[in-house]
Amino acid sequence: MEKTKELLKKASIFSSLSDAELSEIVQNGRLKKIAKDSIIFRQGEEATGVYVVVKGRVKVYKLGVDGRQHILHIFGEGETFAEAAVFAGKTYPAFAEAVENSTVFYLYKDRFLYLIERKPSLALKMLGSQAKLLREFASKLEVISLREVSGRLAKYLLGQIEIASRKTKSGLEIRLPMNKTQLASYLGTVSETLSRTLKSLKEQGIIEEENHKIIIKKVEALKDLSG
Amino acid sequence: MEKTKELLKKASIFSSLSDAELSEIVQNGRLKKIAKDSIIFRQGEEATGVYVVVKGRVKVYKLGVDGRQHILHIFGEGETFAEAAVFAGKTYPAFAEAVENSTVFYLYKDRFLYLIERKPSLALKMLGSQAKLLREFASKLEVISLREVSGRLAKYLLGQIEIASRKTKSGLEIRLPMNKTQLASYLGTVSETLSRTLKSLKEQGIIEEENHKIIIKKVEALKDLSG
DNA sequence: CTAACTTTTTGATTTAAATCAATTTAAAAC
DNA sequence: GTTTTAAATTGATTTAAATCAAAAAGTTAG
Repeated sequence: MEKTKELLKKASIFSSLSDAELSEIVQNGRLKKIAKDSIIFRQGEEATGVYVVVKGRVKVYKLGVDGRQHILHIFGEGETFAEAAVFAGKTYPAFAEAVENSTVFYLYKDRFLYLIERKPSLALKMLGSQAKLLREFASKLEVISLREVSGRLAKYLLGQIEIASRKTKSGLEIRLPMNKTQLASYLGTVSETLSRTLKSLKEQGIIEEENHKIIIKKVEALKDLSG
Repeated sequence: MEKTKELLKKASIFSSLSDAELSEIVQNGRLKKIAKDSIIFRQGEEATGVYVVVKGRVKVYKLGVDGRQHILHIFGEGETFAEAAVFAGKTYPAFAEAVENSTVFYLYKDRFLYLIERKPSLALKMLGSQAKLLREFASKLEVISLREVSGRLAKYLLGQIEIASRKTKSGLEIRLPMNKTQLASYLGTVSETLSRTLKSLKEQGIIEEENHKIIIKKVEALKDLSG
């Protein structure tokens, strides 16, 4: 219980809650450990509650008829997911799967709605995080509507620079949050094409690759490609 | 004043408000008439408030470097837009432009936030509408990540059947909410290709076209195309 | 350490769609 | 009703990327 509270307090959505309120939340949901690659919920299942990522990362995706995954978003620690399902629909509109061994907190729908009604700051936080997600979707739409894969990749990398890059002496370093097959799918292409596109960028000296990191050498060149 | 209140009451987000609350809102914003094709705000401008469409339709889009528009959404009467900007950022992340002669209600940011904090039902309504938008974005992502234009078009039409179709003796009738150049852009293609794709569907007897309406003759065939 | 499996890369070919160019049709302005 | 402007269609060509096939590199398991 106390441990759970500690974990939840780290989640941005709950950060403004008092100790008593946190206790209330803990009592109305439960912690679930999810093994890597396990499915948390399936598209079409009844949406019975919302989730908060306490540890690890969770991938939310839709499944195409050909079996391909369209990754909508990868949620990290402290982020909430599936609220939209609880508000807008009766069923989850996508799949959720743990990318790595993860822990999530599951909060029952009714209880969640009740809390939001009573705690305006929670609602505001939530509106803020949904707005953020909306922006990300919009930016992903932008990425994907570029016709050339090199442009999409460039735009993606530029986006990653904002979110998660490290400056080193050799350049801006990005650790890809997914493997290349997944990234290809995210960019609306296939792994073969992504592989060739990366190769071409490397040959032009725009990027370098090392371990699972990409080092940006020429940010300007990426900007040119992305527009 | 009274007239404005009448108009606002129709907007789903305000429908649960009392007369006094509506008055408060009316006092804290103002009605703006927007001529067709006029720009309401520009990408990068400071986000000073939210908008509610009272009459007409408003297109929200991003501008590519090549001048092409990526339409994110077209908002109709009663819908709110730009809340995300107010929550998540300092500036509007896109352009807003009236598709037809429209009237919008503009609500100042601070006032809007204050109202939400005080009125939980407003927050819930808003969360619901954001969730809906999120779903639409997700579905648009699905549409656009199909590789073939025929598939994207099919998926789009199937989606429109859900939202806005009329059954007639000749089939399911859809009135396109935008012109074909815009639709092409929405589907991530160009007007020439859309034109050819529509022609091909017509030749296969899957759809017919009349005025600005599309009549679906074979729903099953569309489903095949979309997956 | 070797085997089995998965992911990534490279090559050759095919294909859908973008582009370029021009015409037809429709809508708006005069 | 005629002119002007914009939208939609059609044709010919080019191009980027998907597909098919196989090898190489990297991971995991026994």
